[in-house]
Amino acid sequence: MKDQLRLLVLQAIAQLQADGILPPDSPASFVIERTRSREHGDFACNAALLLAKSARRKPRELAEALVAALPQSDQIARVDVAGPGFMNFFCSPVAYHAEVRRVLAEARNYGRNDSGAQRKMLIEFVSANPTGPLHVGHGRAAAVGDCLARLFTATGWNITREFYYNDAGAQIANLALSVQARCNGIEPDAPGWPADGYRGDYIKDVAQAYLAGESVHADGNEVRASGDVADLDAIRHFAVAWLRHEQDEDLRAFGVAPFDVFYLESSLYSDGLVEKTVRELVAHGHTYEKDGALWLKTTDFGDDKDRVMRKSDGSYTYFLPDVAYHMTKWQRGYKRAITELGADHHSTLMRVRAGLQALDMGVPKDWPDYVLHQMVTVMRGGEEVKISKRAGGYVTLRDLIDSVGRDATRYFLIARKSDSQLVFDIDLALSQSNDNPVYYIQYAHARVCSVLRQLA
RNA sequence: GCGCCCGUAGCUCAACCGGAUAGAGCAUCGGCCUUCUAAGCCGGCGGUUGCAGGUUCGAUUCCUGUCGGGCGCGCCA
Repeated sequence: MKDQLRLLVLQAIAQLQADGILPPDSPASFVIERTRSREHGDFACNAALLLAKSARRKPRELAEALVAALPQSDQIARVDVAGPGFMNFFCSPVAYHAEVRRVLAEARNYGRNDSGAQRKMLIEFVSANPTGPLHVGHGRAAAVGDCLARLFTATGWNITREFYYNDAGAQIANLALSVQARCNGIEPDAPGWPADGYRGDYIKDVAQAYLAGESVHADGNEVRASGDVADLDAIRHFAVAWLRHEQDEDLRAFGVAPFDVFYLESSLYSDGLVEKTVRELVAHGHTYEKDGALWLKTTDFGDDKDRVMRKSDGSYTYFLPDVAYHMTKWQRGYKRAITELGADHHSTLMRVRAGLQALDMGVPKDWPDYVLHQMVTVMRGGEEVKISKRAGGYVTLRDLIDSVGRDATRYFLIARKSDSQLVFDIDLALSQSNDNPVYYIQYAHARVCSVLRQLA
C-alpha cells in the first residue's frame, strides 16, 4: 500500500513540476508512514513539508496542490490536508477488502517477503561456555537471537544460526578439576577443592554420571564416560559434552530453533588459525613486543589502550581466538554478520573489530553488526532473586521456564528493547490479572474464541 | 578519569527514518451487574520527555554540555 501511495505522490510531484509550480530539480525524498492517530487517516505523507522551501510556497498550500494533482485511485477514499501540511490518506473499502483477502489467502505466510533475496547472514548468539546451566542472561540472548533469526528468515535472508564456545581453555580445565573433586567426594571449600572451582550442585550430577559410566550426546557426538577418576582429560571431555547436552535441552524447552553450527574454540587452535592470525597481524605491522608480551596496537583503530595478544608465558589471551573466529566468519562469506552478546562484553567486540582492521583483509570498519542485551534482574516477592541452589549463584533459564512457562518467559525477555535493563518479575508473570500482559493476551484470546464459537 | 547503555504520567513501559494534541496498562477518582467470565465495560484525573544550550519549518528522537543509575576499562574469559 505504501508503495502504491508513493507512486501516486511521485506522479503528483511530476505533474506540479510540469506545471512549473515545483522546480524541476526538487528533491523527491519523502516518507509515507502509518499515522499515529485514527483521525489522521491510514497513511500520511510529508512531501509538501519537505518541498515547500524549494517551491517557495506555504506547506499547506503546496499540499493542496499535490492533492489536486494526485491521480485517481480506487484504493483511496479521500485525502485530507492537515496540520502543518501533511497529506492524510484514507483507504477505501476496496483496499481494506483486498488486504483481508490477502491475509486469508496467504495465511501463515502473510507478512513475509523476500527483500533479503536469500543473501547469507550469520547470527551468533548465546555462545555460552559449557561450564554450567544457562541462566537468565543467556535466556535473554536466546530469545533475542532466535527472534532476530526468525525475522530475518521471514524477510528472505539465508540465515545461519551459530553457537560458539570455548571447550578447551582455563575455565574448562577448572571445570574438569571441579568434577574430579566431586568424583572424589570433595565438597566446595573442603581440603582439596580447586581454587576457583565451580560450586554448583550440577557439578555433582556430572560427577555421578561420569562415575556411572553414562554416555551423553551433544553437538553430533556421543561421549561415553570411562569412570576413571584419574583421567582428567576424559573427565573434561565428558563434562563438556554433559553440560552442552544440558544447555541444548534448555534451548529446546525454550523453543529456540536448532543451531546450524556449533563452532569450537579448540578448532581454531587445531586448525592453526590462531597461529595464522598472529602471523598476519605481525606481518601487517600493528604489533609490538613489550614486557615479554606481544601487543596489538588497537589504539590505531580507536581503542583507548593497546591489548596483549600473547602473554609473557607464551599463551594467548582470549582476544586472539576471538579475532581468529570472526575472521573465519568473514572468510566463510558472510558479508552480513550479527553478534548478539551481553552488554558487559561490548568492549570485546570493539577490540575484535580493531583486530579485523589490523588484518587488513578488506573487512568494513563496522563489521560485524552487533546487538547488545543489558542485564536482567529477577524479582520474586519484591526481592531480587540471586541464589539458585542448583546453579550455585544465579537464576537458571530452566527455573524460569518451569515456574512461569516457556512462552511467558520468552515474552518478558523480549518485551523491552534489548539495550534497556530488564526486571523479570516472577510474581507478575504468574499473576492472573491484567497487570500481566501474557495473562491478558491469553484471556482476550479465550474471549474471542468464545464469541466466535457462539457466532458459529 | 575514559567508553557504551538507560533516564518519558504516582508505578511499569510505548512512541516505526526527526512529524501533527507524547500514548497504553496498573494505581487513583466517578459511572455501569436478571443474559457472552465484574478476572468485565465506559469515563475523569495525571507530563516543562532528568536539566541547560544548539541544529530546523518541526526534537522524546540528532549534536554539545551537565546531573542521576547500570555495565565495561586485566599478561581473566
